[in-house]
Amino acid sequence: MKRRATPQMSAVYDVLAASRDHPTAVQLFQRVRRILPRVSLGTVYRNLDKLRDAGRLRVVRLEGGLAHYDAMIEPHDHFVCERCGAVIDLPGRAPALDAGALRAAGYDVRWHTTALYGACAGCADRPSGRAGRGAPAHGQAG
Amino acid sequence: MKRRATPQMSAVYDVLAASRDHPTAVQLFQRVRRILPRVSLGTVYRNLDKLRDAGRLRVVRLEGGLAHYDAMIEPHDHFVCERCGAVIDLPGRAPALDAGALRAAGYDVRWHTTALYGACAGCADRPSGRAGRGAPAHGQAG
DNA sequence: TTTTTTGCAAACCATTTGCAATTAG
DNA sequence: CTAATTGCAAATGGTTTGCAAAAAA
Repeated sequence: MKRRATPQMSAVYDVLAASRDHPTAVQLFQRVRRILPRVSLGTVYRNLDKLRDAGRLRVVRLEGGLAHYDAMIEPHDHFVCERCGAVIDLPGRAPALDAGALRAAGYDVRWHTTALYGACAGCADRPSGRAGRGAPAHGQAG
Repeated sequence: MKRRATPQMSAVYDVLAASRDHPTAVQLFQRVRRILPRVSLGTVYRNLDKLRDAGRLRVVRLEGGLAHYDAMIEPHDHFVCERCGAVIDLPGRAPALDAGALRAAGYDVRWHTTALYGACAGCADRPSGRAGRGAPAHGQAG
């Protein structure tokens, strides 16, 4: 099963790499269509899977359940604004404190994910009502 | 909109509270049916939503996208075994290191989630092949 | 009686998949 | 050529919702 380079795959990757907002598959599909008007959503999904398998992108699961895609593959955490829905890459990364204890207990810890939730700087400023376009938000004790 | 106590809601909560494995809604539905054979999946989902809104349970989103439910509401992290699919509550919790810097930058950080992935003690022992029943697993650079 | 909740079934929506037609190698 | 990939459409699978009947308050 040899892998082929196709314009669809390049477009999916290029569009994602140019995106700063961690788009969902459907959002990516809409953007890729501006370049390749005939791509199908299925092709976008298939290429996202291949790019993931090839380690060229990360799939990020956030509250809400939709898969978001991120071309930044170096380990890093995310901040999600519960008012405007923005997903922001954080520079550093939180170490998983329990990893040491778990390893001592025989666990094989391979990787971990951390996501912070709240209001981004722009939204935190504004009064309190709903901000611009974005995702709704249930609070939750993390 | 006053909230009513119903046997369905109690059953959903009791079954969840007695579960150590962070069941999905469908798994919970199957277990609740052993007590109330006529409950519907819709009722289970509606009661899970109400219990979440009432702060009596947490919804945990893990790789794979399914919603898992947890009656342990105190903040804590999770370990997910990529071989057998087990989801384990961790005693402590990793602090989100970036929270301080973000607050200084005007962000309002409300909560965060951390999940560790790898092989649990039981599975890490075994050779390498697939373990018991469980979820498959894509590796990913956290 | 009044209002919420249930059970059922249909609707939704993100994601996956089957297949014949294309296309890269 | 010929095997991988595409576009399209249909199928999945988890979750949500409309509605009339049932049941708390």
